[in-house]
Amino acid sequence: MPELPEVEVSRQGISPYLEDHHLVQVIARQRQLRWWIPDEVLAQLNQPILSVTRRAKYLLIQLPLGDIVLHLGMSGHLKVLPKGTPATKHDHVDLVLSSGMTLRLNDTRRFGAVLWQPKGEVHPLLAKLGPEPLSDSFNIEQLADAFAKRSTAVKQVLMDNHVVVGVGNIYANEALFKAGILPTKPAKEVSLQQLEALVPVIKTTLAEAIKQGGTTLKDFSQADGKPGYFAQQLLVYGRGAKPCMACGIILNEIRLGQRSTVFCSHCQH
DNA sequence: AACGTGCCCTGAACGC
DNA sequence: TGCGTTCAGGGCACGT
Repeated sequence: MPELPEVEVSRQGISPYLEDHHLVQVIARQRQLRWWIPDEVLAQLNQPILSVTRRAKYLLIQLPLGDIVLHLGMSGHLKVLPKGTPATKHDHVDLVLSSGMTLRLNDTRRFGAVLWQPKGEVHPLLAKLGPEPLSDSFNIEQLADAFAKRSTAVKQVLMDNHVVVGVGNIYANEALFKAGILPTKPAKEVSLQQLEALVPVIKTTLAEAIKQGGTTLKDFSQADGKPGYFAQQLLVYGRGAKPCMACGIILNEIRLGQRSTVFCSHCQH
C-alpha cells in the first residue's frame, strides 16, 4: 500500500537509473490496469528521460514530448533490473533503457495506472489535486478553509485529494491520533487549536517516513531493494481493540467511508 | 457544492 | 480439503 512517503522513496530510488538515460522501449504485458496510456503514444516514446518527479502519489517520468505518469495504486512497486530479466507474476510493464537496465512495474491488484501527459498540459486526473502536504501551500489557513463547509467526518475530508494530497488511510489515522482529534468529528467543527496541531503533525510524520525510507533504501537494482513498509511505529493503525499507547484504554475500531478507522476515545476529542 | 455508495483487483484470512 | 465469503484499500464515477 504505497502511501506518499513510499512513492517519494521510490522516486528517489529509481531516479538515478532513469535521469539522463534514454528510454528505448516499453513492454506491456498487461494493459488492464486502472488506466492505460494510448497505444499511439507508446510508439513515440523513444526519447531521453529528463527527470523523474512526483505529484501526489503520481510519479512523472519527464520526456521531451511529455510525461509518463505512473500510479502504484494499492499494490504496485517498481524495480530496476538488468534488461532481459525474466518476468514473474504481475510484472505488467517494463521501461527498457539504453543503459541496459529496465524499470519494471509489478502490481498484483492492478489498481495502478500508466498515463500520458503531453508537454505543457496537465492530465485531468492531476489538474484538480490539492496542495502537496510538505509544501507551504498546505497550511493552517488553507486547511481551515477546506474544512469550513464540510460536515463530513474530518478523517474523510483529510483523505480527500482536493483538500490535501498524499494522506492515505494509515497516515490519516496516525495524524489524527497524534493531533488528538476524533476522526468522526465533522471537519467544520475542528477547532483552530486542533488545526494548529494537525498541520505540523502531518508534515513531520510524512517527512520522517520519507527520511526513514530513504535510509532503508539501499539499492533499487536489487529485486529485494524495494522500500518495505518503513520501520515507523504505528500508534493506532492496525491496533483496534488493543490498548492505547498513550493512556492504556482499549482503542476503538470503526468503519468510516468503508475504511478502517482506529482511535482512542480518551485521547481524541 | 456536498455527500454517500459502488466499483476496480488479487490474495490472505476466516467460516462452515 | 475445499469451498464460499470477507476484507484490505486509492480514488474516480455516479446518483441524489
